[in-house]
Amino acid sequence: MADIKTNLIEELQWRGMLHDIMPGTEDQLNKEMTTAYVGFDPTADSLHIGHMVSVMLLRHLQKAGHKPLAIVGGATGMIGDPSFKAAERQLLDDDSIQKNIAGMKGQLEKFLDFDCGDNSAEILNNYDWFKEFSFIDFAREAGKHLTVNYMMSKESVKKRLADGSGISFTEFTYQLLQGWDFYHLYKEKNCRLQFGGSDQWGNIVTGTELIRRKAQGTAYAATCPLITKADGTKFGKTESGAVWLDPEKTSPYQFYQFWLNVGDDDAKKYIKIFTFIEKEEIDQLIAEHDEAPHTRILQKRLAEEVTRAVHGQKELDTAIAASNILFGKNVTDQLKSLDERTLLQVFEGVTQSEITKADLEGMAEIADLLSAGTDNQLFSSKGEAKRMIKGGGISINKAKLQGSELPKDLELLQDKYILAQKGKKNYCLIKVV
RNA sequence: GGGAAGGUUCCAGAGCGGUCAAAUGGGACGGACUGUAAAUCCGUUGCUUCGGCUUCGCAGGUUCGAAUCCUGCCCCUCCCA
Repeated sequence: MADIKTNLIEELQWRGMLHDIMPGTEDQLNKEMTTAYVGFDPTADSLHIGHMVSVMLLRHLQKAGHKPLAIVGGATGMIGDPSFKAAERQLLDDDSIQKNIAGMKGQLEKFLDFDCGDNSAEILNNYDWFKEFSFIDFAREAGKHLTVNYMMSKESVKKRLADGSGISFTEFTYQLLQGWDFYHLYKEKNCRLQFGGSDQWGNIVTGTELIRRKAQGTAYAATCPLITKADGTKFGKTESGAVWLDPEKTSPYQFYQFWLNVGDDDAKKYIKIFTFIEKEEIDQLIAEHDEAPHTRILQKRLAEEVTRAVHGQKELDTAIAASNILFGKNVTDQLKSLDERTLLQVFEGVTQSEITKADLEGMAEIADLLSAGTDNQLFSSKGEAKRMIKGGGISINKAKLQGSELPKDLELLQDKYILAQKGKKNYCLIKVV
């Protein structure tokens, strides 16, 4: 049996990852290696950083010497959790759920150790035990043990009844399904604890209740707070949508940037939640940060740690290199020295366009290159480009543009690329073919 | 069905026969400052071969000339039935 290495609850507490906990949970965890699970709703074929907290919970669990189970909700995902959702959820079709489960499973495998003896992690799909479960059986085995009164007293249900929006029988059943998961895992895997976001408390407790009544057993519950931002907006969203772990959806560079741009107060909170850095070091980092907030020690470290964990050291290096070039000053030489592969990697997330050599040579003004030459991606009209040139907002190959003529000796990066830049953050990599 | 008001450039909202590509505010985008932040200040905000060209719900008309006047149509808001 694996040793219990740390007091998990204490650890989660100082990290601000504990919201609610059922009495006795801490004793159970300190007593013996405990199997615990967290559920993942297969609403997309990739995890996003909102899921990261759950992933971190599982990792902490394993690190502390306990056995983590990640349950992908193939069955529950077909129903939809009503918790804190204003309206009835759209049901996903079977094919997309299968696809989503496969995607999420692949990502979870990167974070957990599946081969470390007793406390090896496991990933399970609750569809496996629900698919053969008939409705009659479910009604007799699960439904009999809890009253509708009990189920209706849940906050998630009450809310939907109170505001008149209503709740379908399907969604009403959800908590019972999730409760059954817990019961099933209790019986089959000796799983004693369920973790989740604080919005899951009601559902989790339904599970412990079912275990108590049906199996006369004791199971535990713990939740972590929902991650918030200091300014009240939703965590994990950028202008372009959610931040995904899938590099196809959110490039490692964008991922790194997301963390780097976190606000000061949020960074203090997030570094505890999303990294494994020890308390002493974090305290020191925070102290250093407060000393010189403009150097953004916290954000850099946070972005580094999380990007490395999700995408690996190599992608992290590229993301940092890209950030330096895109936001640094006097980096023209650095830019010119990049080989083609690195160059393309750095500008992976940047809009790109192509232009023929003949067209380029036919252009007299830079404004032509910036509008038509970028397929109007950087500027939709030549006039707009001209105004911006006049206003001093244009750089070519990271060098501020002076005149408006297209220099005959314009140097092409790697003999075929031009990096056009509007302001600080808008780029277009033009390929000359 | 009767009556009133109105539809303006991304939005709000002026303009009411030439000086209107159209005030002002917001937003957006740039610049300075800064921490790839916030605040602040400044600039730009229809297209252009820089001659002009196309815009003010839609279609016609009056006029040397219309976003501005007239006619019809479409749409919206309010009041009455």
